[in-house]
Amino acid sequence: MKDSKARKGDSAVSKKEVKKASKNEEKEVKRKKLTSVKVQKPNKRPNRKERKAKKDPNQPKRPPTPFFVFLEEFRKTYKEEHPNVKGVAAVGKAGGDKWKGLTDAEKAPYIAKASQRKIDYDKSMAAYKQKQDDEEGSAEESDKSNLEINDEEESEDEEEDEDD
DNA sequence: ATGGTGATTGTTCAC
DNA sequence: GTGAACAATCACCAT
Repeated sequence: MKDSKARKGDSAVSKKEVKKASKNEEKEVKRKKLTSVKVQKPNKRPNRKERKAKKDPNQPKRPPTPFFVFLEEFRKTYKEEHPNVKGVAAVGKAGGDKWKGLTDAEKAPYIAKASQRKIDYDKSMAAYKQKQDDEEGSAEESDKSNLEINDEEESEDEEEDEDD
């Protein structure tokens, strides 16, 4: 049923909220366990829309979670078995279901990769922040051509040899 | 034409 | 410490 997306024009973002509302029921259970203390939220992170508004090409996106790493591979397989299935939701649900079926050992490789991804993210983030600082520091500096940050410093010594 | 949404879970950030 | 948003993906619909 695609009717669900009948009217998104109402308010784009609200759609997500509705979605989360559904999950809220499920999460509510575990949420209750965690908190008792309601954290005052002075101001949460800027709206994601606002983020896009900035559209900082330099800002590194968050590294994929192990689940996402697994999902990327799972998507390919899923699409091969279900080429007719169009829609991310189907793969998402299927992937999530299977993911829960995996054991830590099976998830291990995905987690390992995700961890490494985070390392790379840290580097990108450091460079990103540095650049941000640099721009501010040399804001008055017209000749920025002076120094360019090398976005590419690839260390090709990435070899994973897992020998149990 | 463009972008926003839908679904999954994990990670990350900020207060 | 906890809450909340965001990370990819792909086709489709509304503005």
